[in-house]
Amino acid sequence: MPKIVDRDARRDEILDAVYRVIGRQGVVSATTREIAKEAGLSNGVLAHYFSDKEDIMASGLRRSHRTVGRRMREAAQCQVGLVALRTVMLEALPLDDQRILEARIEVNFWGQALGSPVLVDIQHDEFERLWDTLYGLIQAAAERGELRPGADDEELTHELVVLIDGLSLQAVMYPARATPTRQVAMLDAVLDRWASAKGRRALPA
Amino acid sequence: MPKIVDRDARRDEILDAVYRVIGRQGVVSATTREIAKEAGLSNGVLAHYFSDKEDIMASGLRRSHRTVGRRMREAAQCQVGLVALRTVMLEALPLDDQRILEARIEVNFWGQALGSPVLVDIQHDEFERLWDTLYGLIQAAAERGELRPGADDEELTHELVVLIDGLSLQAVMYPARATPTRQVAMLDAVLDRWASAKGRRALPA
Amino acid sequence: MPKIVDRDARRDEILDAVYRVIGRQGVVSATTREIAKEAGLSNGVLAHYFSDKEDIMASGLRRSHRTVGRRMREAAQCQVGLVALRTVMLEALPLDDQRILEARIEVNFWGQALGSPVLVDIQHDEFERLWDTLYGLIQAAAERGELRPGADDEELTHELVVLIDGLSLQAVMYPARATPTRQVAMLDAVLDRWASAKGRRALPA
Amino acid sequence: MPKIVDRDARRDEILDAVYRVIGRQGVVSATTREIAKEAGLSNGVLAHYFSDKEDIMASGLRRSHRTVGRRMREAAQCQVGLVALRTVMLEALPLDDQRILEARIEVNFWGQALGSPVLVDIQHDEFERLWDTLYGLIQAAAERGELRPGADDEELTHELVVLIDGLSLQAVMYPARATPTRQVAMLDAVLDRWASAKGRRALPA
DNA sequence: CATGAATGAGTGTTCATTCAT
DNA sequence: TATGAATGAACACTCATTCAT
Repeated sequence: MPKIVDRDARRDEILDAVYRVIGRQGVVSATTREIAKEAGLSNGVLAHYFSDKEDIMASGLRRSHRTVGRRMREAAQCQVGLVALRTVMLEALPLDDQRILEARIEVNFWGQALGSPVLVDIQHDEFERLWDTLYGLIQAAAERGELRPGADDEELTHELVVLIDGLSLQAVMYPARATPTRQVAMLDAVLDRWASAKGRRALPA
Repeated sequence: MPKIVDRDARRDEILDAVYRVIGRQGVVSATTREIAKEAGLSNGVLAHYFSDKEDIMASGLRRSHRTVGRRMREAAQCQVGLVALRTVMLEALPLDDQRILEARIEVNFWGQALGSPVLVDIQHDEFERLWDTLYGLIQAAAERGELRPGADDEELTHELVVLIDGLSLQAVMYPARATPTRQVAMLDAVLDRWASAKGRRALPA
Repeated sequence: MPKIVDRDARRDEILDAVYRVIGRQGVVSATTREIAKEAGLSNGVLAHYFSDKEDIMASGLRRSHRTVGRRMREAAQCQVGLVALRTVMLEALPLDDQRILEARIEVNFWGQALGSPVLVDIQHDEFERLWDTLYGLIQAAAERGELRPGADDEELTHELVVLIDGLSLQAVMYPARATPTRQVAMLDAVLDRWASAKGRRALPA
Repeated sequence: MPKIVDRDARRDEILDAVYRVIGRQGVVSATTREIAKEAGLSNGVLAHYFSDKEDIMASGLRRSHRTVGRRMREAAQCQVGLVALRTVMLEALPLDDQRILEARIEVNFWGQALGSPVLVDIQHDEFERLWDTLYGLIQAAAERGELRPGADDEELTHELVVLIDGLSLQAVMYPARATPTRQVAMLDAVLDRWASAKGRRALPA
């Protein structure tokens, strides 16, 4: 009579431990033993849920992306146009401790990805998804006439992506500088620059 | 008479090897053996020029910063105001292969720094220097009346810093997207937004 | 169910290997690899049972002391006075192969201790314990009137300690000279010199 | 025209450095680099004066023995009998800082010798010489009628040797316990036990 | 002779991984 | 499934030694 274990739940517990360790000590210190200890599990149990360490890391990165992606979608559910875009962006920026932790994870993975084809693929996939999400919202806003004529959807998308990455790093490395107020101001400056008169009226003052 | 060796030159050779290894395979693969092999030296030589690996890495990071800093200063030597600021920013952005490599180094170190007090200190120092450089140029531009009234020097500085970091990551991770054209366009958009009429006349169309 | 391993037993096995290696080749050759090989284990196992090499060495030294100390106490259990003291000393002297090996270990550690605060502390602790044991037995003998009047307990203790150390070295370095017969003769000479008439009657002819 | 260098003088300088390093930090820290640095010389010079490290150590040990031996012979030059023996012994015991340092060197070498046939041979040679010196003095004293009838020359010699080794270790490891007073008292106790009435009159009260 | 740069084997240690229980 | 003992390659680092200058 096999013990019933919810594999996905257990995997999530382990990935939670991965986040805690990385958030606290950095990827360099995220050894399998440290992860297992943090999860309150034995050494060997990781092998039951992940094929190897790269799998753990890749799963962690993927789940982190999924979490952020879901939150972004949920946040904008009942909103449209530039307002929806702004709401989504507010979810993507490191505005509170939880999201600063997520940004820490992300920054830690950047360096890892530069040495691992698997991780870089995941990063690319995620980037595509983020890009598509933002691009879709921008197109929708454009169709609603909230963007100024001649606005380049791709360029705006790229500006937002750069803003997320740049602010993520700043928030992680120099938390004192990247205050929420300043982050929102920067976001609004970008949006304002691209918005039509109608779009500006939709956005908060 | 002993064999004459220029210690600083040899240190630089080793650091060059560090850059090549990190640029090619990522920090994770930048072991002391790999670095020595890349430099065409034996294992033990590193000990003659660096106290330990942390010293190698810290020296590499510092030299990378120095290189970029020197290039920025030299580039803007005979220029003033917003034009000087723009020139400096063009040196800081990953617009060609050399600077994309530098950005790779930088991104690789970000993750390392999150687990190493020494590296994080170096990063902070460098950030201060970059900040001061940009801030000084912005103030100079403001005094020349090239910034629009009410411009917040600090906020502009921060926007530029975020732009550099965000574009560095993009250029490293998704080189196809962060084209030089687009990068320059984003820079000019930021400058344009803060420039006064006089400032706009000074900047290139 | 995990493989059941008696950690203390395994630690002891490893320390046995340490003794064999040191006894055969000296501390200098007692590398972690050599110890592991001698124990029939792989390189990495040592990390399961000891925090580092200093821990291995310190544990080895401590266990050696414990073994000798226990044997000394057990040997004198049903004896009193100078007879008990003599019995205890006979356990401390390198009179057979087992105890010559122990002396080898000890001599090897002397030099190590001169360069290691941890080991020197252990040596000091052990010395205190040995001193106290002997001193206690001497006082007891004195109370029984087995020491000649005016005997200095401290001085006698010191003489016995010096005898143990001096004979340990001799037995290790020049085994042919420090024969058991001669060792016992030297011990008895010391005891005889301090014994009262009553004490002499108690001691073996 | 080759530079004139007194090879022996230079060798002695290096060996002095060896003593200082060992005396200060123990054999374990006596690396060739450390020795060269201590001697104020460059790395490579050692190769001109010694064939390898074992040669350095062996030479150091030999010279240490020679020094002590010469001092012992000189001290007893105009003396005879038990008095001469006592004088010689006083030179062999660690009664002042200089000789405690020599004892440190000696103790450090003991452990090394247990792993090195070369060193152990040197130790044996030295032991023979010390033995012969003491044995000769004892025989001379016996011939002068200063030893009690039935005294065993060999046994007395051995007792003195054990005393030297035991006290050397004590003085090095627990300097507070092995005071000069106590050392001399122990020596005199041994001599007194073996002396005839005539011998006792010759010795100092 | 003297220098000190260079070598490379060897050290202690860490760690992802495997596997008997 | 779960355990944790065991493995062995890889790591950073040390050091006696060699050798061109």
